[in-house]
Amino acid sequence: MKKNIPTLKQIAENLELSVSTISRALNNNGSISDLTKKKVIEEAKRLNYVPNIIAKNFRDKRTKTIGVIVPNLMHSFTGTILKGILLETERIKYKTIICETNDNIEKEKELLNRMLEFGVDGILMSLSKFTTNLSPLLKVLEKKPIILFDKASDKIPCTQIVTNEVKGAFNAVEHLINIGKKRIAIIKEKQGSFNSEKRFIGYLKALDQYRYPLDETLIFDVSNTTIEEGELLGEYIVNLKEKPDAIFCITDSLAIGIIKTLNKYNIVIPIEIAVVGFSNSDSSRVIKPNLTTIKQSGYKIGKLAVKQLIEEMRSEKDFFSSKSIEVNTKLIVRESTFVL
Amino acid sequence: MKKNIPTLKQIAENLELSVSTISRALNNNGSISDLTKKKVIEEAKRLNYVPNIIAKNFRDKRTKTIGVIVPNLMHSFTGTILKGILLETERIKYKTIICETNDNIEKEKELLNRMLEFGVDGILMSLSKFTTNLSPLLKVLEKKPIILFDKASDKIPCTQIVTNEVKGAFNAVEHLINIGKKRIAIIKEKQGSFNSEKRFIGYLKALDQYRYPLDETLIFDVSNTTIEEGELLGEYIVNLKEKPDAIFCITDSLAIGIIKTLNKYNIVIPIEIAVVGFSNSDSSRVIKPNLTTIKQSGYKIGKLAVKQLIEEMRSEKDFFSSKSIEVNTKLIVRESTFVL
DNA sequence: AAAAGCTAGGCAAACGTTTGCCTAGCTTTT
DNA sequence: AAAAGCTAGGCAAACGTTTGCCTAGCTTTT
Repeated sequence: MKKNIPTLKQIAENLELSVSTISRALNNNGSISDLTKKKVIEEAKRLNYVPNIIAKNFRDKRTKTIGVIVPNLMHSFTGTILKGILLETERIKYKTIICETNDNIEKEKELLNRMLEFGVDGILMSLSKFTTNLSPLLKVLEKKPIILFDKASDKIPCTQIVTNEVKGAFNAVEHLINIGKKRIAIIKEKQGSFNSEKRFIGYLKALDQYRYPLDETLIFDVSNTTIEEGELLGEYIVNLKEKPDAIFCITDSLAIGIIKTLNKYNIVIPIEIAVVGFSNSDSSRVIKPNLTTIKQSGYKIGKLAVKQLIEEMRSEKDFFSSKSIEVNTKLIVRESTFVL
Repeated sequence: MKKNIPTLKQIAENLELSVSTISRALNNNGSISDLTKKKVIEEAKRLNYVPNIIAKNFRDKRTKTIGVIVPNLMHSFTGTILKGILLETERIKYKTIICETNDNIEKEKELLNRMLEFGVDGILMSLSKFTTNLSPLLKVLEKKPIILFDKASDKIPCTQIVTNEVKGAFNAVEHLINIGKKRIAIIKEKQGSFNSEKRFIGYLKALDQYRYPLDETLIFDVSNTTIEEGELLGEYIVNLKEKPDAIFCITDSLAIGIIKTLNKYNIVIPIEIAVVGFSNSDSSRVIKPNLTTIKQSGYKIGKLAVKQLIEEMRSEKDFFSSKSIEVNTKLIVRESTFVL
């Protein structure tokens, strides 16, 4: 379908004025008489004129677009962050291009370059599970600002907006200590991701601070933080002679899997074994007993990430930075640890 | 930070060739000798040249961008559709701008116009709950193609890609009939949304086909399809003298709420009351008993929507259409209806 | 009344790319 | 040997917008 899309030129011709006058009238800059302004605005409306954003971008040498790269859009915490990002970018009239890596490192690298080609002004990014090769990131960082959020890395010299993982995990374990638990286990990732490692540190810190001895047999590793892996590991745990009396799972999914198995073997939660998760997912209120968990403010992280990015885009400095903003968490106590 | 971003002109000067030759060499069109091509490519690599996508867009008068408008990014079915959309757009090297309306009609209207300003080539859209004023949509449709998905409307003259809601609901109810249930209730939305209405039709159709009498007292309305509303309505239902022996809920959330309340009153599912949901959400496998539900292929819908949009963008015709593509569902039988 | 200042709007260039048309100087055909 | 064809690359325009600089023709100041 061929459309005759109205341009400034068209309006100018209809009104027998110059293109620059039209531009100035519509953008309200330069000295244009009120009468002319009025006529221009009317004619623009009559023609259904919409400024050609592509031309404007071209002239301004920027797209007012930011790129967002996440491993998995459907991960519930990521979803909350995206909501924060969208709300904030929309407020400042920026566009947001979202991509998924599915934790595929090759794809991550490709998307990073694709973002440059797409002409984004900056990038918000949550790293794939095991991003090891940092050079693609560093290369992009020479041209455009990048802010890492949630799944970050201490090794990349750019601003990071993350949950205070250590403190969150600390609070979770402290809570288990407070309700009188003695043998507190942790389930973490085998190949420590950023989040897993930090949460593990929080676990260790809490034990240390409360003079709990570190018991290696209470540290469990899984390769995937899914419900199924939780269930499977649960089978192993219920068969131990010396069971833990509390389990801190680094994700809600793992915790749900564990609870499912404990339920199956009629182990009473939280009396026999208490369970804590991390994330406050939707399902944490569906599982029976309801799951005690750590609530992270994804919304806040998203919003901060955008603000920070805009700031760096406007700055005249280069984009290397070691700034790290940590957002606090909140312990949500539910049935899985609630004892009178 | 001021950057000296390399352009075709720069390469041309360094190599003492014309800009057009550089363009042709890099894009491999026009007749350029292999030697020249090689030199150009080398120099481009040396300068770290990235084509200026903004200029390219400007010249081509298109952005290779599609806009996606959804009510809520975090709704799990929407998430699956978005994944389908992202995978497909990425494959064809298109960008995707995603926005959320939060079921706010004003915002929906604004975003629609924002999309035009953003210069998208086409729009994929899932309607807000109660979009009544169709004129903003029609206005956009005069300029750019729109494809509606999931939350569609029979009243809008554009292509729609939706779940076969009627058939899905029909299968759900048919399944309840097959397991011997006699008093089959439905929980739907008070102010019928597109999906709610269609699912209700499926319910009616199944009753009709199996000669079940229509019992108005078995039709329940809620104003929100949340877990909480399900729980609340559950309280009402368990107190009825004449209870249903099966409940078809038009969403998984409602079904989960119902199950929670039934569990609370120790009503045995599915013997006393069977429950079916719609969507196959994550939580449907977390609730105990696991929920029987209707699986929709969001991935397929997303992919189809993109394909259809691209087709319409390329077409020379106008963008009005009454095409409707329905994607089939699958009944997933779990504990909440499973009887031997 | 001459000079200075102001108001309203025009001219033209620039952003980086692609492409239709052109042509010099070969090579091949008759 | 003249004509035709081909190869490799150049010229210049175009996309729509914004903006620095300019100026005609007023009005105000001295």
